[in-house]
Amino acid sequence: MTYTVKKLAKLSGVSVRTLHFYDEIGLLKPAYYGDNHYRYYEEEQLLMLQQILFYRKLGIPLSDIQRIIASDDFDKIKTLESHRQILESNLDQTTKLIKTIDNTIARLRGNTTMKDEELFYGLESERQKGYEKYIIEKGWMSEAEMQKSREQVKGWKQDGFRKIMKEGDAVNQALADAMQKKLKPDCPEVQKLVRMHYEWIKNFWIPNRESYTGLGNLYCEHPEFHRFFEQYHPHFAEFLAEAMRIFAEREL
Amino acid sequence: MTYTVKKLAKLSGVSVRTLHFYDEIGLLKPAYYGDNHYRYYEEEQLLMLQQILFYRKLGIPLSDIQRIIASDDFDKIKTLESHRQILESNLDQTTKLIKTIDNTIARLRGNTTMKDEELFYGLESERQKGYEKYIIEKGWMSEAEMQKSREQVKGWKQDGFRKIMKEGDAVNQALADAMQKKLKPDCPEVQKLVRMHYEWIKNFWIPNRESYTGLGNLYCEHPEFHRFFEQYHPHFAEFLAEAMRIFAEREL
DNA sequence: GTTGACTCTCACGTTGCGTGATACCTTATC
DNA sequence: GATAAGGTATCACGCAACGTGAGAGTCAAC
Repeated sequence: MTYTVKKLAKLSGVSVRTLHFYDEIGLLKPAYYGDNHYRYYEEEQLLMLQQILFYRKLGIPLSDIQRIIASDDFDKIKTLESHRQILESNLDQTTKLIKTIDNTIARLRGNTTMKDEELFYGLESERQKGYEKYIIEKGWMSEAEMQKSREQVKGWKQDGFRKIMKEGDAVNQALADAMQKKLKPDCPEVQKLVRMHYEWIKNFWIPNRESYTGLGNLYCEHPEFHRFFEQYHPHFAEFLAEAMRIFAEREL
Repeated sequence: MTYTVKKLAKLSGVSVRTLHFYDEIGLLKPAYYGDNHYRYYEEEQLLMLQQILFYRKLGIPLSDIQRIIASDDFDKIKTLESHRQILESNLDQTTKLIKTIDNTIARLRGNTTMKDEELFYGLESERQKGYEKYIIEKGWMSEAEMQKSREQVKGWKQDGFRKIMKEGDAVNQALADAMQKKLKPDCPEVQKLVRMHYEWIKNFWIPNRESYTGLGNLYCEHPEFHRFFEQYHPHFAEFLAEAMRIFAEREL
């Protein structure tokens, strides 16, 4: 059986243009060209095309597909395994992005509806709901059990590291608000917040006058700290550092 | 404060070309142009850029970002939620592709009996359910066995934080051993361990070349960190920092 | 006043095709 | 054998988000 472009296209579910393109880049040449310059394909090319489409579906670039098909099983396995790695890191990446989106949604909601509870406990609420639904659908847990589990998780979330981080976030958020209001680092409202920051730092270690000021400088000078604080405001680090310096001078 | 292209680029971690491009498509115009046709940016643009980069990180197309930033919180939430949907379906899609790859690899190997360890090694809890379903479908494990396995996994998860800390400790210990053996920071053995350190750090955040190098410096310069690392070796921090710098240069 | 670092504006390259534009060929019908 | 419908061919631009020079002007420092 001989196929023209359109026939082969229909048979394999690609466009005519795609066949033209694959010919152009030398990925899939027709069996022969007619006197009219038409492309004619045979069974062999159909089989080849199916292989190409298989690897394409996996997201492997065409240039790699060209290599892969010509190579032996051993090389194929190696390529597939390395591609698998890429896909796995994509999974991780995407999972993190979804978390970030959930955070942002929660925060935006907090701004619009002032739901403190949701901001505090339900940071991952979107994601959580999906899970719960899945688990209950599968019959792994009853609705009652789920309720109990929810309480537990809530209890756990209030403890330890998470809670502390959330406290820190709250202080920073308040400071960022103060920045928006154009308050100065030495004004009473800001200094009150810095006192909270100082109390929060004491969770980890007790700074003296010098080291507390130094910590502020650290926030400014080291990129990863600076970048972390940029989520609140591009110059949050500088603002906080100045406020900390003043606090240290007056109180420590 | 006024920024030229390069200054703003460095500050925000994008390329000069990107700023040119954003100007060209009208996403981010400079505050004004000089007589020399230079672009000059102010605080306002910096703030704007931070927002742009945040949404870009989520994989939202620039054209949508333009809309999103101008819109109110309600619309932002809607856009984020719909983008979340896309990311979730990407997750499903990718999960399926990985399964297909695994199948193909197995077939190429001509090996129908896969090893349990191979299947379980390095699995993230997020993907666990997908694999469980797969394993049970294939008849490699019974539902009861799976239940038992689930308990174990749950056990790991409960002291997940401690486990992560232990992993970090193990890496540091191995690096300290390498130091004792007088291995250089740039030798393959040490670099392999640094890769592990990098992977470990990714539990918390994903550093790029600059920030990973910066983290190494931080280890040296900040007393708290330095003291912490002295438990392994008096100059552990310096050794690690140098090894991290090399790793970042070569790999990031 | 001479570097060296920085800036500008083109303009092409990347990936995998989609979408015409324009012209030639084949097949069926009248 | 004319005509219309439908298939085929070769350009060639377009997209998304910039990277990467090329060539030329500008700024700050020694």
